[in-house]
Amino acid sequence: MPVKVRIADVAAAAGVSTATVSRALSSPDVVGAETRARVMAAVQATGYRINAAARDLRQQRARSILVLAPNLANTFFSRIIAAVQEVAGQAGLAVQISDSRTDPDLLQSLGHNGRADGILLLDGALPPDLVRGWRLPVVQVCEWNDAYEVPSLRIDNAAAARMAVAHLRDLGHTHLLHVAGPADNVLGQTRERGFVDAARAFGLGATVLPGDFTMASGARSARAWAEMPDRPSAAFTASDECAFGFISECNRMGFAVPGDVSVIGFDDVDFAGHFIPALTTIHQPRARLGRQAAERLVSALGASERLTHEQVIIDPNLMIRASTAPRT
Amino acid sequence: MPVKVRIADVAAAAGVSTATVSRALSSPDVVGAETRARVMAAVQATGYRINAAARDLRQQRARSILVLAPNLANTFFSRIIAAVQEVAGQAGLAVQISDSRTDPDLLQSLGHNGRADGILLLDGALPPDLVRGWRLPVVQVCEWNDAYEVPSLRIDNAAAARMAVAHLRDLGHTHLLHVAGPADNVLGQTRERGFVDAARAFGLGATVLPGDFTMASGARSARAWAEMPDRPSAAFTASDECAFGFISECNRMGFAVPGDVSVIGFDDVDFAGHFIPALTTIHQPRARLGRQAAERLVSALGASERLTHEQVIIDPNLMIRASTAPRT
DNA sequence: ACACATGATGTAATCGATTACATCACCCGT
DNA sequence: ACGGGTGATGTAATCGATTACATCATGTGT
Repeated sequence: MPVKVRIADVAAAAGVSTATVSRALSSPDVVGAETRARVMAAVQATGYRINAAARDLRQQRARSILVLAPNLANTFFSRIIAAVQEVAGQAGLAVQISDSRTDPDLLQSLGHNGRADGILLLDGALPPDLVRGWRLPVVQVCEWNDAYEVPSLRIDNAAAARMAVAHLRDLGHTHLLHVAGPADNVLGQTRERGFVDAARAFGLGATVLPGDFTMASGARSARAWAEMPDRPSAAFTASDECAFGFISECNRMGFAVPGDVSVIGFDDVDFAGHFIPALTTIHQPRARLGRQAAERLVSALGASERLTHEQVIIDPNLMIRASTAPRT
Repeated sequence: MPVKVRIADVAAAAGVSTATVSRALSSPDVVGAETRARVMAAVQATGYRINAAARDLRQQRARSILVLAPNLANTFFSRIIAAVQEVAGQAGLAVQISDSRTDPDLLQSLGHNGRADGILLLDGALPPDLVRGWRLPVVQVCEWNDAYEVPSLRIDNAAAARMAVAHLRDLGHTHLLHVAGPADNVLGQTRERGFVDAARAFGLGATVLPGDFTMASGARSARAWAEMPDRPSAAFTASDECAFGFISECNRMGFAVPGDVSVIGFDDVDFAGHFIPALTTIHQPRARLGRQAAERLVSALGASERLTHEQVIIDPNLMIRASTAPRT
């Protein structure tokens, strides 16, 4: 078998033109059955594989999508990305990944260099002009930004915060703590506002400490909590990671969770149910989000169907486990 | 600004040929200074972006690498992949990801369809003929397979197991348990063998339970451990995930870690230090592994330097935390 | 003055697949 | 029998960038 087999080699082996080979592969119904059989036999015999660059150039399509996330090392993204790759792979699309914060030139080039046909955007903090300048289909997952005017999928973060607050109220807690996400992050802001509004609506005391989703900010907040003269008896953190840090630090300081303080996280990452105590948390259906987002993008790329700006808001789900208990 | 700017448009604006524009961009030293300035001004004025498919087709290069991992949802891979993307992105390479287990046709096409210039392989379980048939530079990370005859980077898994066993021996434990990884996985096999050999060398009792790296197999093993008439006082699991499952299940059954059983994991995933108890574990420098692997691949792609089959084996590092204690 | 080397630039072929348009064969309806 | 329609296939242009080879201008050495 030669190193590189071209469509012309297949055509020669089948005794037809290259156009017929191309058609036999892409539109088999317009090629006669006998001719088609000869072509397929030649493809097998030669081991032909299409040259992607040649096809992409001619068709003006990349057959590839790009996933842009702010910090690919964040384990939160794994399941989303895996689900995206599964759906896109099945649709014959290659999946590229890139950190959304580190290559301004790449971001500027998108839509102009033929590198990707569509974008799955996991970052709501990019400049709107930039995103709108892409002229590619864009679908957002989890984080969103209305200024982009693109569709997005997420859970109802405000309702989720309300659920957390309601759960703690039902357990008899009257003074609650919230460890916030980053102040400039739409998720952090929404979860905080949801918390504050619900606490007010339920007539509960509410204290907010700044945070940034990380374990370190969780640990820091636990130390601040321990110093409070009138400590809240329950905490709702803006992420599971933050909750792990909070709980771990309480443990180190000799406080018990949920005995001294109940804790609710946000995300339901893989380890949450196996943490000690098993973490009560807001479940984020990451695989489902990734799958649906990818399906939307694939659909837009495949059928020339225009993407609407529809915002899909999924009802939240509170996983009640062992990190929350009645107020003592 | 027109929707699509070609190199011919830049050439017209600069009053030179397309060849000169191409040269000004790729080999500026062979173009006169004045001409070069005119070209760069025209590039700026037109907003020109190179067409990737056209360039790739002409140059017979994809400017892209592919990361193949068995289960992209596994959080263990996040830091590796992020580091790979950082290095490759800086070298101007796009990074594609794909699950290594689900698309046989993709795997068969690699090296024949111009989709990627090189492969970072995180799976040692693919058929050797397949891998050797790619005719692309391949670098393995973590998992390896000597039959592929490609370079790899990993920590010394056998030495790591020995360190774990030595640590437990130093704490006075005389009967140890190992929860193994998958029986058909090179990592699982090597860690198990390292464990068994070290226990024998140190004259310690050694019990091995089958596992598969997962939290579920850890929990199952904890239940089996609890039923043992002569329970080992310490356990070494083939992954952190497995350790979390083991510890969590012990906790549920009312056993204390490390009071009733010391536990050592393998990986040092992000949450390990914040688990309760903070997990003693073998550290895997995932970002470093990903970075170095990517650098090797980038180097092979950039300078036409041939990849050697060198196996880089990194010394292991035991992170001693709170999940191990002297035998009581 | 002439020959040679070097730097700069242009022309046109090349990469490999797709597809617009033309051509042919065959069938059906009038 | 003739005309029109349809299915099948071929030719050659197209996609956009790169680069081999040719050409020209200039400088240096003999």
